[in-house]
Amino acid sequence: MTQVKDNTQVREMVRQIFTEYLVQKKCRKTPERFAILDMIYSLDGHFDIESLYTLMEETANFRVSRATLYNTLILLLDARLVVKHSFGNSSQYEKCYNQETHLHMICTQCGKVLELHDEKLQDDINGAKLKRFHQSHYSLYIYGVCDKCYRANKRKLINQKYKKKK
Amino acid sequence: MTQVKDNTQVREMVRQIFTEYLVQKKCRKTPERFAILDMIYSLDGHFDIESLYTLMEETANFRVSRATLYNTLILLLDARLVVKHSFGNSSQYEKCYNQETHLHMICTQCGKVLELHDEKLQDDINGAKLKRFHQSHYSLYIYGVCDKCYRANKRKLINQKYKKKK
DNA sequence: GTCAGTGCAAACTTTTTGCAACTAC
DNA sequence: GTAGTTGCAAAAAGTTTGCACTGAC
Repeated sequence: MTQVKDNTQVREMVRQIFTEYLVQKKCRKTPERFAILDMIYSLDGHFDIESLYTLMEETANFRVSRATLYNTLILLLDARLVVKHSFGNSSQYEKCYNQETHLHMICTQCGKVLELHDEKLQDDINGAKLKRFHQSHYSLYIYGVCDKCYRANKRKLINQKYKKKK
Repeated sequence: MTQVKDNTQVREMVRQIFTEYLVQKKCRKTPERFAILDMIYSLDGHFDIESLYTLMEETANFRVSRATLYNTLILLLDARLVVKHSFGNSSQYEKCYNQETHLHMICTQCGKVLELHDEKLQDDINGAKLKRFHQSHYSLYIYGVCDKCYRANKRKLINQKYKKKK
């Protein structure tokens, strides 16, 4: 069982990776960039620009413009510290250092995103033979209905029948 | 080897499915809806609203508004005749009746989407044990660099070295 | 005849861009 | 000091919505 590292350690680690990345790309190590990275790595699941914007201001007490968020995310994506998903309307992002959660279950009714942990499946995907392609990472989205909605649907159906009988 | 059915047959089939769907949902069977369905099923890969809009006008000679395209796609998604992806900026759609191509390779450099055919991998994903979730369909996106970009990068690197030497 | 569906344009949302001010180096 | 970054606001791109008109039933 792979135990998740202490979060402080992970944050320290990714800060270092990002620093190296910025040096290598000859970009400046601005406080904004590190504050954003830190915020992202203190979050647990997915987030979009808008919620990151609000969180930065309210939780981290660090005001950044949306433009800077977009700019920084481009760097973080390129540095492989964040992955981007595009489920609903707005793009969703997610930290990805030391994370193996690339398997998602998405409820088509309530939009909830659940994470799936399945080592075998991960190995199967990583082991796929790709022709003329140089794999870096992947995302699997399994669509369907979550248990909660499934049960709600059942109830609804029963109620409808009941109504008709009346 | 599963041979793809004659396209005319498939188009006939999906038209029928869509008709049944519309009847069941008490929606009208407008010419626009069927023209759009037909166009989509005569296409080969992915498409976005804008290219569908142009194609409808230029190829099918059938003028529809963007609003109708969006409306119809909502129905087609619900009828399970089309799936929606969200790679780049705009949403991409794809026919999905009788198709097993839910495995995509996306080049992070040129944005090209390649389809992957791997029956074993498909079985692995379909066979995944999901807790508290009722699977309907899935999409796998493998990110990386396509052969063309890979080779272009190599060339670029060599050229840079050459320049420095000068 | 009626009302769902359509086209159009305006509104809205998300993302990108241009530019002046700022600051990491 | 200077060039890369930032914030702001305007623009662009993609999608949704309101409304009058049309046509499927």
